[in-house]
Amino acid sequence: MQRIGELAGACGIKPDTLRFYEKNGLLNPVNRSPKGYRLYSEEDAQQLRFILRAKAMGFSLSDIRELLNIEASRSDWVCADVKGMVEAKVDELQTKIDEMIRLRDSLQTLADACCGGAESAIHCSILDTLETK
Amino acid sequence: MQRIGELAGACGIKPDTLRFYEKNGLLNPVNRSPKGYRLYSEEDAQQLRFILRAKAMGFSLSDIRELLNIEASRSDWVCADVKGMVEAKVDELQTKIDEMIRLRDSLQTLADACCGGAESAIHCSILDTLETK
DNA sequence: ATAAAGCTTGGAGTTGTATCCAAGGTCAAA
DNA sequence: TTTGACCTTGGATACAACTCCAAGCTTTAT
Repeated sequence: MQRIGELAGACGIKPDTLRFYEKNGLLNPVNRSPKGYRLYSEEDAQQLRFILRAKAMGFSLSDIRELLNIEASRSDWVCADVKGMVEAKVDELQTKIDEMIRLRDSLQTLADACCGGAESAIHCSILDTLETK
Repeated sequence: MQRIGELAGACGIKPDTLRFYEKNGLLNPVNRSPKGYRLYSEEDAQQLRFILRAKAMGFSLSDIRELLNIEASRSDWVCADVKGMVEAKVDELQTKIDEMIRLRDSLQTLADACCGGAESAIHCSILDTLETK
């Protein structure tokens, strides 16, 4: 059993974050010491690592809550459920990526058209473009 | 001179947004009617369009404040200043894009490894991966 | 003349993901 | 034994960019 600071330190997060996850139903440490200190079991630590891995993959905390639900009773679900979630997230990411590429390209075009020199910005093509498209 | 609702409507935003921009120093309508209604001149409308265009290009409101400062006294700046801002934003976007592509690819790999069928998720490779990497 | 639509202000609420703070209890080391 | 590190709780704060609300005034349409 580890105390909150130990587990947090071991996982590179802060105790506050762990309490935050608890408040939001992501990770409920099973035990408390006689004086009320949270005590995390190896299973709790395992679950935290699950959360952090999912987060690193781009899942939101509410996605993760859902994944944990599935994980908690795998037999109630089928592979298609899980794969569906992952693919939905891929699509979501793809949409954002496309949008950001669009923005990046617009900006790059803008930058390319600008001399970028020490000339006064009075005739700056970037500002002109923003002013009147 | 247009009233707030007219200008907002014409630009596809809400009056509240215009007041928000004003409170945040992005757009101060020059005039008020005798009864205190905001009145926007064509220049104000022009500036709003500048703001909205910059926003559509991915600039944050604080970026836009900076661009407006430059725009307001172009002669105090050189092209390099402006181009620098745009290129910094391109880099910022690129960093985010790279990160999101990394996430997308990880998730795609995860999805590809899953049968995605009607089988119980008991042996789901996605959950297994998140559980123990 | 009256009702609906529009305007004003100050301030609160939203979303997501934490992070920080204060007041107080506990524990280990020097 | 005292100091300092750690723990508890509830609640405040942060960020971005709005969005909404209430109470009250003005303008417009019928």
